[in-house]
Amino acid sequence: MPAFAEHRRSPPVLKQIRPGMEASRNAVRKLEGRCREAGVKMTDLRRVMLHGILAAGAGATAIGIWKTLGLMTDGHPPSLGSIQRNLNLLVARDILCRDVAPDRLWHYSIAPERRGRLAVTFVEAGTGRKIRCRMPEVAALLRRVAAEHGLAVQAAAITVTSGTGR
Amino acid sequence: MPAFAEHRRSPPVLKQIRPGMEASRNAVRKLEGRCREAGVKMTDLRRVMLHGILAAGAGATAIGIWKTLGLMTDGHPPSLGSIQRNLNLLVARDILCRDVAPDRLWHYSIAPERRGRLAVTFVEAGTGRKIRCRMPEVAALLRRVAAEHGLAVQAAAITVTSGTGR
DNA sequence: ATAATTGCAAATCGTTTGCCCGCAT
DNA sequence: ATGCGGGCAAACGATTTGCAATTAT
Repeated sequence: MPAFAEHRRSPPVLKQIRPGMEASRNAVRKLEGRCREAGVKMTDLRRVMLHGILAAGAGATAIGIWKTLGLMTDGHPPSLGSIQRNLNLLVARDILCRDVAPDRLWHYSIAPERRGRLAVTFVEAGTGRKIRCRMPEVAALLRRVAAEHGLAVQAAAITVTSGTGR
Repeated sequence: MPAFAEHRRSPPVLKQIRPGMEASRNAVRKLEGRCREAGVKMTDLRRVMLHGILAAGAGATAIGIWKTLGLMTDGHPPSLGSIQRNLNLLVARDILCRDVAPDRLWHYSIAPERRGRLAVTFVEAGTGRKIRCRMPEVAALLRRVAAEHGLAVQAAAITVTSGTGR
């Protein structure tokens, strides 16, 4: 048995981080929502990462976030590798954005929220009549599957026929 | 004796590179002048690097320049480490400029030439009378020593007294 | 049972640095 | 004799990736 047994996948400390947690609770909740919309399942690690990202501030580096989490978790931050992996995921899913500074490191920030609703339009086959609807569920799903292919939906036109479909 | 003896400091091949060398001869000459002005002694390696930098084109990476030199020297490019070192030198002396692209690599280009002559002004102590002169030698020296400290001279005012100085 | 997620450690890759040798001053 | 310039290889640091163990579905 190794000197430091007691290995768990997510040490309990990740479930309750202390300093300044209250301050960003709302922001984290909002980000959790965006994650869900983008098809990113929420896990203990990811939730704690969201806290760390907010606490570290806009433009923080991966290691900066990692160190911040080190403070917030009494010296038991998540693995740096896992952080990097999830940062990449969040960037791919448009939750975060990142760019290079003159120091040649990635700098992460919360991506500006997708502005404007997605216009989903029904186009009646034959007549060509257009029916625009507000369908947040459909929009979210389209965005998610598009994001999984690294794409961003701009608009959607669904061709339909009246009646029960043949 | 190692399998590949015949080591020299600068393989003779560096002294005569072939493809497209004519094209950039003038440009290289100009750059050599800027190097001299900046206090960068010209060496075989540096001269061949200037050819490579020009051949590789603006925005090339260090490794791109190195590979380009590999082609220009029949597979015997200068050491990559030396190239990096001299690129740093040329950047510090304002011959080259570099910035980071989204790929997080340095991209090198010829720095825009220092426009406008440096205004060196003599200010007569006591009277405050100003005498502006064109003194390219002084300007070059000032720029060089400033560059050695990572600075760029904008103007120079030399306080003087008339006569033989006391 | 199968797929997803994490920690850990090794691999990557451009860049930097230390050391030694050769040539010039 | 001194010192600068260059080759070479090791060091570095952020990021990526492979693997095995654990958890969720």
